[in-house]
Amino acid sequence: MTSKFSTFLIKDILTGLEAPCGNPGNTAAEELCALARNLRAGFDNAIQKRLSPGKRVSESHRSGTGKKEGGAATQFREGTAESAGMQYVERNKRQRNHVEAGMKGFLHHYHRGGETSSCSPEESHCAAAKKRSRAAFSHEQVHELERRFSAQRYLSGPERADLACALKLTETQVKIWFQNRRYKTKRRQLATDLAALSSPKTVAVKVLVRNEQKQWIPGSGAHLPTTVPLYHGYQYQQPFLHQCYQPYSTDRSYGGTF
DNA sequence: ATAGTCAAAATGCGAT
DNA sequence: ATCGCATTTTGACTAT
Repeated sequence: MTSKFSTFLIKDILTGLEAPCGNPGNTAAEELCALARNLRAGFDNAIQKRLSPGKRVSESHRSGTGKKEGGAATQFREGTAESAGMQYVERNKRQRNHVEAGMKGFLHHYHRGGETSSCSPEESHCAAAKKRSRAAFSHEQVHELERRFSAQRYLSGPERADLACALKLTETQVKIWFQNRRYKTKRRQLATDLAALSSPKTVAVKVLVRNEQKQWIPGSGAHLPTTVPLYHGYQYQQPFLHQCYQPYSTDRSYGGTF
């Protein structure tokens, strides 16, 4: 097996994976390519910053002020392999050292839905605070959310309400956190699978024999499904992937007219 | 002091 | 109403 990737940079790997996208009719491949493109877009931001500092794919507007005014807010950061940022893990660990256990309540400056508000309507500064604010959940809050997520990826309405109450968060915040967390898990799983898929491997190929005849001959151009099991982590979300990337079986007879 | 960087909270949108 | 997904925006932090 020869690799079509010029380097082992994730950027190159993802670029290479776009190559077979022009294969109409193969919906699974198209889906995979679309996912890869999306993932690559995310990678680009992270990677380009390393390759050519100061040049970003999509630079969002930044206020440039108001830093560190958040006080004791905590950000519980996880390992970030998904963004080619393993080198940042150590730094993130250092950042976590800033955790203040008894933080004076999480920051919740405003919430569009008005479920909760940290200030009364008569406070004039709230009216001026059109700018959206982002709460930084405490270590304890995130830890409990993570613990709950590891147990169940979806919450019912009452479960969400209970958890929100226990964590002193709004139901919307809990809901959004779970949504973001599921998406994050999916992206991470995709990155892992893509890395596995792109790594050169020696694969033992069984020759399929039926009625004393080979059903697949190397070099014949016949399609040989990949032996790499993709998306096992969230097959329930993408059933088509489960079908299309099921490990090839050679130890049983075929049901169709092969 | 501030520009750069990152993860993640929040938002928008289409689908169910 | 809630979901997945993509994107935007922000707070926290580092580097210069």
